[in-house]
Amino acid sequence: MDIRLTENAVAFGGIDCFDLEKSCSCGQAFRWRPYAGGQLGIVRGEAALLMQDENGVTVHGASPASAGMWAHYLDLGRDYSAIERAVSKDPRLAVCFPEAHGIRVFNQEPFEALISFIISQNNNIKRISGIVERLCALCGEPVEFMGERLNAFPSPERLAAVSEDALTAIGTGYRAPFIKAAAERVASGYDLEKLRDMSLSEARQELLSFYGIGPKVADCVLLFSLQHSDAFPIDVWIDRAMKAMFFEGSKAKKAELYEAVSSLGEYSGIIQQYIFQYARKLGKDGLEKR
DNA sequence: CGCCAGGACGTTC
DNA sequence: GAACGTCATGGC
Repeated sequence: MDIRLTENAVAFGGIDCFDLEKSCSCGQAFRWRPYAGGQLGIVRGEAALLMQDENGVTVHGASPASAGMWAHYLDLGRDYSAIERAVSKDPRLAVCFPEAHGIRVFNQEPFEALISFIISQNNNIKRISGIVERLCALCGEPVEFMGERLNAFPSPERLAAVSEDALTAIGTGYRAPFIKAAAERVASGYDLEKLRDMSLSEARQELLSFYGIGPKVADCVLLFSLQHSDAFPIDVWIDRAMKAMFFEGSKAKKAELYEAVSSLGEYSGIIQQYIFQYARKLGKDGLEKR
């Protein structure tokens, strides 16, 4: 990978296996939106327009000082071609391509992932994005960028200060008390970063102690923000797809499913995202009769 | 209109 | 410990 710095942009070159549009829209992050042929969004309070061409990915709006932050967010330090190569060797998994080719698992800000995936439960991606956007408009720090008004994802303190009624009013439904409780806990000192260095099972156990966070959301937070690349969120799509891919559509027991998951190794979470993309593209019917 | 969604909680068996 | 019903909301 090479980096070219200018005053108001950071350009990353020499990256393979990166489909920007796909990575931004695959359901791992909810705040990117298509804009002028690229993706407009805001990470850790820094607004940016991401553009991809044959030379690589350029982060417009990024200062030289934030180059490292963006490289980390985009997970540019990981060798995805090695992962895709390994996945392609397993005929059960290889079906995920070409749909999943180029997906990178971003390293989101942990508090944003925590709240976003609480909102995600029993919900669809389109509506999740809308709710998260309204949440940011409600209490996130406003930022002017390219004539657009964006809002940073709210800090724990600002979100904790919002009433439960206000959270319900933006469409969070029955999840409002979960959001409130999580924001208050983090605002009053709970350090999400400590989960980064814990074992997967210890970190899971920690997150399960949050009111409204179960196994699926816990694994999403660990995979999408805390670099636990072997966390494996199982939602209805993954459940359907795993049964189709590993058990020929028959109903597998939970233990058998978990066994299949652990056989996928230390990057199982990334493979999970490939499977998720494949499953959504194929659809429910496509998975059942493939 | 009914079914579904990046599920978790409370209750009951 | 597994199997239910319930939860709020809008996309399709």
